Amino acid sequence: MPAASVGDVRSVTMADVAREAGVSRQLVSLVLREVGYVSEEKRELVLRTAEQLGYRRNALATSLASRRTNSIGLAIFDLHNQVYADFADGVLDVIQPAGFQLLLSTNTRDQKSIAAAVESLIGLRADGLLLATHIPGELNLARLLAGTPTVTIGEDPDIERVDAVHGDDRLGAYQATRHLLGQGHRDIVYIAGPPTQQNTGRSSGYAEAMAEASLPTRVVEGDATEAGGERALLEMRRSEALPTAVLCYNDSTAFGALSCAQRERLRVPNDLAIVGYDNTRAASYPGVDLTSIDQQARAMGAHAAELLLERIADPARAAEKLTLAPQLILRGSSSFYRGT
Amino acid sequence: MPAASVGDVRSVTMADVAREAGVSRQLVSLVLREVGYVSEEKRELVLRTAEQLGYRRNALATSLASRRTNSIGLAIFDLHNQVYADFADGVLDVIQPAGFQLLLSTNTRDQKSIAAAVESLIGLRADGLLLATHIPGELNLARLLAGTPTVTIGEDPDIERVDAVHGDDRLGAYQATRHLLGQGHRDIVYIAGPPTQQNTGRSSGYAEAMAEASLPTRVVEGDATEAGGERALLEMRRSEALPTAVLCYNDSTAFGALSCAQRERLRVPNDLAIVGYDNTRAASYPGVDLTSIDQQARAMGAHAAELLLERIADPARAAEKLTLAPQLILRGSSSFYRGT
DNA sequence: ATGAAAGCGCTAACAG
DNA sequence: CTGTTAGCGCTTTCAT
Repeated sequence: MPAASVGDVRSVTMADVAREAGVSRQLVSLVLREVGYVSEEKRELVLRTAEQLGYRRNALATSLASRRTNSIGLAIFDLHNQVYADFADGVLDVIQPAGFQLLLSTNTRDQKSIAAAVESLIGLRADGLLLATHIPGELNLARLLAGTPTVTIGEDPDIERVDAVHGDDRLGAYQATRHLLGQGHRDIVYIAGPPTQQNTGRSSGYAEAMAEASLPTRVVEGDATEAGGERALLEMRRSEALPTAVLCYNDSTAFGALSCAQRERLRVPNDLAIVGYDNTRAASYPGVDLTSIDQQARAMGAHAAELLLERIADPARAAEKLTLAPQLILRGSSSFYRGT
Repeated sequence: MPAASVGDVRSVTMADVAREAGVSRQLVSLVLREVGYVSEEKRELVLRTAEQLGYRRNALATSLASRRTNSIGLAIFDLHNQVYADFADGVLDVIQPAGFQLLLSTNTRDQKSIAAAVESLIGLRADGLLLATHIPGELNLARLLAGTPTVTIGEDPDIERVDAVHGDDRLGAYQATRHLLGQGHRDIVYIAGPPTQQNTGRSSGYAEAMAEASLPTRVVEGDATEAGGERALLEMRRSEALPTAVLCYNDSTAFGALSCAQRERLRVPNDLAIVGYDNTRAASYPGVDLTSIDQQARAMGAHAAELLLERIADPARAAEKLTLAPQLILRGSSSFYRGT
């Protein structure tokens, strides 16, 4: 009778392969792990019968026994936000060649689910964590991590042994504001985002540039969404307090502002100049043509991944902080001299 | 001497908690799993000392022992594509309340990495798989899955016991083409995508509508990217073979076509009408204003997740196929009667 | 409620 | 190259 193939097909085990091939279980392990010397003959025999039996190595058991998962966990806030996808791309660029797998965990902005995401990633015993999400101060991240090698992206929680990679938000917003000032604007509003470090940085860069020009600042609330940008602009319009230019916390906010401007028949940039932040794909679409600040998200992801691999190798070393320079991308939404 | 807290902080185990709390290891397990009756007193004691010791349940060991991971794997093609993010959202809507965790795996379009993604998800022993990616015919998916409960999204590989959720691509493209015909267009080109089932469906819907109107079809190649859309349009322009309208495989392609049209000083929709597919966020941006077909990606993800949960519960049942109706969203890029 | 015993599928260390 | 002995951290079953 041939070996019956009924039942749970997934439970083919190393022992099964060994038995079928007539070799020791260890030999199978050696072959599959590609370590040590195994005669070509046996190698092929093992590989062939494994293939034949439909054997798949149980990563759970492997990791449990070897105490390493070769995976790194990435906590991301919102899959829809291009910036996070860019982070992820950069991370993959680095970790895949190094033989690590990515465990992606999405979480919403509230504190509980961030904690849940981290818990889950640690529960999976990821070798290291990448946090590309806002970290509320009340979270006690240090305690949550309990020593897991971690690198943050975009924010710096300033915890011992936690590296951080971020853009220079202050500088980015400063440059953008200077650009608007250079275009002759005096009345410039900053449509803020949620109270994150990034918002703080961008806000202060804006304030600094305005102060240098001896101009008063004006900040209105937003929430990093299109709806928020629309609402913010509409309110100013209603209260007849429209500025001549707005600097937005991010591109989404700017897209909302653009929508509102169009609906209100405001000409951009003539009646209102608009600048975003992130330089997402859509910023360059014809008809959108949004001036924005590129914070090199992909590079940030890659650098963060590199730092993490180093930290995994040497968990005790001092925390490293990396800041990437932002780049102002000029487009039609803020400039009277439109390029093609 | 207090228990030293040096060394690998993560290796607090159930046995440690039990010892510290002065109870049995099984009791700890019971409390943590929230099953059976445990006196409130002991419950709290266990929970407290676990918290104190910074204990985290090892998901690997748990899964290995219990033979279920409570996780479902989602293979996605491209994080940057909004449609996939929508799928993921829908999936999360369903599986999170059900107590399942999402394992996200990104892969590129080539056959090898799709196989790798599936292998990896199976290796992690995901309880079920969701495949939101093109499945090449040569892949022998059935063999690869080896019985793992699976639902595909967007394509139907037609494998026994594999459920599929997809949009009615033929109908979507048919409606879009009819719309263009209704606008008076006779010369309509379809800018195709890669050879996927979705492309086949959209292509035939287009052909059907054209045939009904006794008009010849014209299909040019694209690759589902902006660059592809740009290239396709530019080539027609160069060879003086511009149609009056183009139907694009997806929104990305359409955005590329829009860029090209603008650069070539073509007025949209007067000189050229453009229709996309997917109804992504950016389609509704002011200045883009792209007519597109909404395929209800989020709902597709949710339905797929529901089917998967059912299949996990009953792996033997017959495959179910679900088709969601597409919806044409009219915007300025295709219509002379522009709204708002 | 607890304890004992067995086992999930694998790696690791070492003697042969 | 093979076999043995351990053990990873947890669940499960059964008896107490």
